Amino acid sequence: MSPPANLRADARRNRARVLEAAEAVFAAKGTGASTEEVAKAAGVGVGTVFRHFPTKQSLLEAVFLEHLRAVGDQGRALSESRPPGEAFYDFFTLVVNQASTKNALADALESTGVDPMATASDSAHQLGVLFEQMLRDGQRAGAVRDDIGVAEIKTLLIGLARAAESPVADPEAGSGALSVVLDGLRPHATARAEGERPKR
Amino acid sequence: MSPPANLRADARRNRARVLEAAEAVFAAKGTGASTEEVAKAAGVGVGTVFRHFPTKQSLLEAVFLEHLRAVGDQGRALSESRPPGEAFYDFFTLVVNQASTKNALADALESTGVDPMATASDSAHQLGVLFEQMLRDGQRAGAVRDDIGVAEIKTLLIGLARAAESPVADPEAGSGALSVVLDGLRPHATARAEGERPKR
DNA sequence: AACGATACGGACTGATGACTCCGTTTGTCT
DNA sequence: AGACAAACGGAGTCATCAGTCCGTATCGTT
Repeated sequence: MSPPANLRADARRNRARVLEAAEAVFAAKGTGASTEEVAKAAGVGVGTVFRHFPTKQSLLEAVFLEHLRAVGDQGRALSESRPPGEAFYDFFTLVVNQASTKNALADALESTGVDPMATASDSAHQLGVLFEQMLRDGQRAGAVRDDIGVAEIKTLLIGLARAAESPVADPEAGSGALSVVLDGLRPHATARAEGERPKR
Repeated sequence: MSPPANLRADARRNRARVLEAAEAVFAAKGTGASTEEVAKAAGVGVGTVFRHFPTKQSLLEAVFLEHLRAVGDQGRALSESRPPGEAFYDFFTLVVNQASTKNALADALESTGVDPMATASDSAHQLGVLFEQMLRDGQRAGAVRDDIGVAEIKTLLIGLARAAESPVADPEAGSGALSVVLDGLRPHATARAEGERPKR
């Protein structure tokens, strides 16, 4: 999408370098890292970075999209190679384990007043659809409880991903937390049926 | 702790105002909000803000501590007034619903290279202890599964809180996600017992 | 090889925001 | 009331960072 065609060889090379460097730098130092740092890491001048991504925001977006695309690919692969229940749970796990960076990016975008999901509509939407499908399949196969939808799944994913990236949380606890959630997603855990559900 | 005694009346008043304003402003506009905005909201000059909190960081810390204190108080109240299981689940719910701001603060602190929990050691530790106690009581009462500890609880809390604050997540989905987690915490959900636990 | 077009680097600009400084005000004590 | 210390306000300083500009280097084409 963004990568405009007909670029000169060096331009294309530099664009790729910048993207890669940006991903690394943002992952390491947070999205607050300066454009100059990215430029240095990519071995180019700031001018070049801004030519390819006229705004810091657009750079963040590009990195974000890249992530979404990669995650989507992995999901599709999973759903083709495994039975529905497993595919769903594995994908869920995988997304959690990878998503920390993505969340930071989404935050950064959002704080500049852009809706990251709107910006990323194509990939994000595709990802949503993919999730919906895997969820439905999992539910039809009786591996996932029926009373939840994609929205809840997304919320849980975001939450776990954020928790994982949080310096406050014990990294050891991540897998325990994940398994609590996975258990909560299984159908027989319908304990919450009658009235005693916490008020909220 | 921070509030040094022997302050002149106006000083004490202003300090309180600033703290209150800071809480509001940071909650509304994020921790990136400028000190000047806080000052304006408090109806004082920047100088005053900086006199009381010599650093933006220290202001963030103060607000953070305030939150921890408040949450702790509520938890203690709950654990005195209700049976262990309910107290635990209600406290959990309550913390999730309140914690969004706190997480943003923790992030902000952490990004300036401070360990928020170390900074807040006293209150944070107390809160940890409180949680541990409520969890143990809940487990002893058979209301919470045995194979998890405070670390996992904390991780889940952070996650849900962050998910709640995320603009990407559907706000409607928050309670659904919460109930998934609560179900996952209940003892009979021990489906994960044998080998099939997701690889991590 | 030589020439136009495309892309590059990085000094420069403008804006923003944390923090300082000091002349003025306000509280407190006698 | 008078006087002194304790606070106050907010203009000013300094650093940082996004984004521009243009002389220079590189690409691709004939």
